[in-house]
Amino acid sequence: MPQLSEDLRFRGAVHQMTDPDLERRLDTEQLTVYSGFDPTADSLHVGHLLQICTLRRLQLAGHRPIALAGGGTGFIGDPGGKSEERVLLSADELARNVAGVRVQLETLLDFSSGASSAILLDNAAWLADMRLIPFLRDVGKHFTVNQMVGKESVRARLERPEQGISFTEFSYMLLQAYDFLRLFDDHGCRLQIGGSDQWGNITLGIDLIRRLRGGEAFGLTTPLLVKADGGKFGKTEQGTVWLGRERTSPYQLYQFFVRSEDATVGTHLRLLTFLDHDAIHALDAETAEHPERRSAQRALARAVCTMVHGEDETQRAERAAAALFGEEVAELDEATLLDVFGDAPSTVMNRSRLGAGPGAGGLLLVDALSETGLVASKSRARSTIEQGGAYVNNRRVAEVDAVLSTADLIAGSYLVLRRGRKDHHLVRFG
RNA sequence: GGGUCGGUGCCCGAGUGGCCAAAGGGAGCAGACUGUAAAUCUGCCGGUUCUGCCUACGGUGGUUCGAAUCCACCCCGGCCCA
Repeated sequence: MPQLSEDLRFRGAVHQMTDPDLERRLDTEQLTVYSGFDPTADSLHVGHLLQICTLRRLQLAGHRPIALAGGGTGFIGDPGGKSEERVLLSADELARNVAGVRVQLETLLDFSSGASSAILLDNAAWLADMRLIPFLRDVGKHFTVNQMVGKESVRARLERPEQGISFTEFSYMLLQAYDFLRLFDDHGCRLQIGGSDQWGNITLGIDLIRRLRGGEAFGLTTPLLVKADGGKFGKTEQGTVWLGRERTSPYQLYQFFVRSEDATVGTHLRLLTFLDHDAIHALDAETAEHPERRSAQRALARAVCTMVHGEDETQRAERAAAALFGEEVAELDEATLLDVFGDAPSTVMNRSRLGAGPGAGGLLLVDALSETGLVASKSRARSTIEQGGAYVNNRRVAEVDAVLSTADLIAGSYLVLRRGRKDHHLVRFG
């Protein structure tokens, strides 16, 4: 096992560090390190994965991670990265979100590893009942608006006069700095990690600790995950890719990573998995020589899916993918279909809607496509068919007025609809 | 509170009485090419019972044969003044 600093370097996991000496400390001391997760939804998404993986990496090297749910800061909203003012969450929504995020963090970090066991906290514990006057006196006094205005997150909003920034969001960074102070006091936490956009907020906390306690604290930021074209990582046409299975099924999560671009699999493999250096080098080579095998993509998908949903779900996802992308869907047996049905996008429809055979009338393909949600509307369904993007059992159907009948069923009651290259939907007729 | 500028489709943004479901760009979708990749090219890109009808240009009313475009009031945001 290489030294932690060396491993982080190999993976390209560090964007910036507040102190060059931090590397040495990471290798020789035990630190308590925290990262915050604001509960903007009731589930984390793949964008949070890097922070979680980094915490875990530090944990595996003997450090103690603190995952901080932002039950308090979530009321405010981080202006960073946002081009416009946030809509505030209600207390109910926030409570639900915190609960959801907590559960996920609990499964992603190790809470039973002795001295390096993870700690899960919610900053609502100290922020919710914070009193304004003492806060302004004790914390606010240590910051100048001058430096706050200079922060990237704020400046972006200041430079867009039509958007502006409310005082509420402007205050966010002070609360985050205060969080760090509290964790320093209560848990001896001396390192905060975050995405590169968190740099300003992190250094503010470090300053506060130095001024108020004379203590030394550190910050480490990770690079931003992006697509090859610079676009946001973690968004697909269906929206955000979530870690919660109610929002994004294990199959969909798996698929998201299988479709990774060649140009980014390598870096993602390094940042989001715990594969050792040799394995990663081997996959790099494989991608270079046989990109069509997608070995690196599959390894990445397997690793992430296993971390988030476990080995069993990953195997299901793999089986489902193999079945749906296989050449002969029509040959599949019922057991396989049932298995796929549970994981891939699927719908149950009433059998009576099907015609008895070819030409006997029945369910219009257009309706089937739109009702399963494969396309947004009937108009879209029509244009998809006309453009040659509609498939029944992986066979292209280009007639707009195509009708589905019992003759199309696989194993007596299944139908695989597909739109375009990769979007499958399984329909069971019961 | 006063003045002023603005609020257009998923996003940015043009449009200032009919030719507007609304230029252009981005995103997205489909096809070709591939490898469940990227790039490129082509087509699509409000809904629908589709040569029509419905819904839509912050909201509500109004003027008009006809409004995203004009008027009134209201809501929201920027800037300036108090």
